[in-house]
Amino acid sequence: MPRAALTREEVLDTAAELVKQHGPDALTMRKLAAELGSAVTSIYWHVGNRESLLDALVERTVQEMGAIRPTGRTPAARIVSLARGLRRELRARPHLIAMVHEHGLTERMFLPVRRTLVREVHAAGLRGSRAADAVRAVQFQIVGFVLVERNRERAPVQSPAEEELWTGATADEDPALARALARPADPERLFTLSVEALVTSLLA
Amino acid sequence: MPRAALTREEVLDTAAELVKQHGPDALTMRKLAAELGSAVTSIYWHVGNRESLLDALVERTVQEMGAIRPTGRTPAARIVSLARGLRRELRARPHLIAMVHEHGLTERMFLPVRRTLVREVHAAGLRGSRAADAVRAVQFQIVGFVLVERNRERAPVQSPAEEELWTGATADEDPALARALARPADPERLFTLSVEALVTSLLA
DNA sequence: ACCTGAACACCGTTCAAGT
DNA sequence: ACCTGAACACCGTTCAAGT
Repeated sequence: MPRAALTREEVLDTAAELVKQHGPDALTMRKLAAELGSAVTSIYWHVGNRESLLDALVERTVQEMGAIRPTGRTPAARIVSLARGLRRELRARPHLIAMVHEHGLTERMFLPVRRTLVREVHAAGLRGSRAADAVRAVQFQIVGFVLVERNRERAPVQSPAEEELWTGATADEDPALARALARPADPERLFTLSVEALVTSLLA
Repeated sequence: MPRAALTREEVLDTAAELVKQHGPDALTMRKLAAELGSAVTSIYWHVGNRESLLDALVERTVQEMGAIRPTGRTPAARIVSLARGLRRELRARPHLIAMVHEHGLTERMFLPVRRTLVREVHAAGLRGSRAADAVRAVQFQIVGFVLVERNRERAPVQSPAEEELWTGATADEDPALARALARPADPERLFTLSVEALVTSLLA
């Protein structure tokens, strides 16, 4: 006996839940069907195939990442606050963001951010190609940082080489540096510091 | 009749070739066996299973990315040249670098670079935690940029939203900016400009 | 020590058949 | 219009058997 009619939304919701909890590899058509209580083949009616199902999930994520508003009084402060807000949102959806990245849509996801950046560098008095460079540099900086940071978190235990590195000449010469690099980085602090440094140069 | 003895190196070389040409998804145990002219199961004798075969390829790539030497007279110039050399090397092995990234070993691959950066920020007169911050900020900047850049290149045709963005108020107010952002970015130029801006701030 | 084919448990997808 | 099970061509891996 057929089950009550499935909807495309129901399929996408359940698929998104599987991806959020266990990553995209855990999304098999058979597991999804089991979760939905339907035959595997019913899914095909609603979403085509596995690839376009993933496409749809990615598209939904891109849409969701729209509305982050900067705060602060100076353009520099507003750019930094935008960057920090963005980083927070991205980090709340790691698997889905990774999928957006793998689908090559990171840039499109950042269109609203770019629009805001244009407004702020303009307010800071930059014009023309100088303004365009600043917008692009900040955008690359933000996206790049989050990608690297995610990678660090997924990394397995660091190899011994990490500590070895600071036992040589550097440690004798500058023990404070050696200690600082031996400690794990504080990503939030490093992120803010990096964006501030870049923005200071670019808006100068 | 059994074929002449396979070696682990031969398996790794052939696997690396398949990955370089068609990406990691094209590396199936059956295709690899066909390429080697052996039975599928012979591969397991030499490399364990598919996962540890991929691990071995990643490890090889990490080792290969060791020796990039900076040039230039000032620390800032040397850091920029290091960054540019690194970017070039990374871009020569896109699939393998993506695999290193996915295995969470990007950071480990960058240990030699970090060592060089320490030397240069030191030469610039930075000490202690200030030096550590500078090293980390530059490293994140370089790695992040290359990851974002790769993503851009893989991206499918941009959605119409890209052009729409610059037809509004901004275009009227600052046509030079609108034109600059409508043109495709020059990544090499943007990269150099970004690293220079960051380094200028950090070493100031 | 190393190579082999058969077999197993998975996977995405297609298809003909239901209602 | 939508759901279904059977079947197909793949996949990684295990195993018992060769030499």
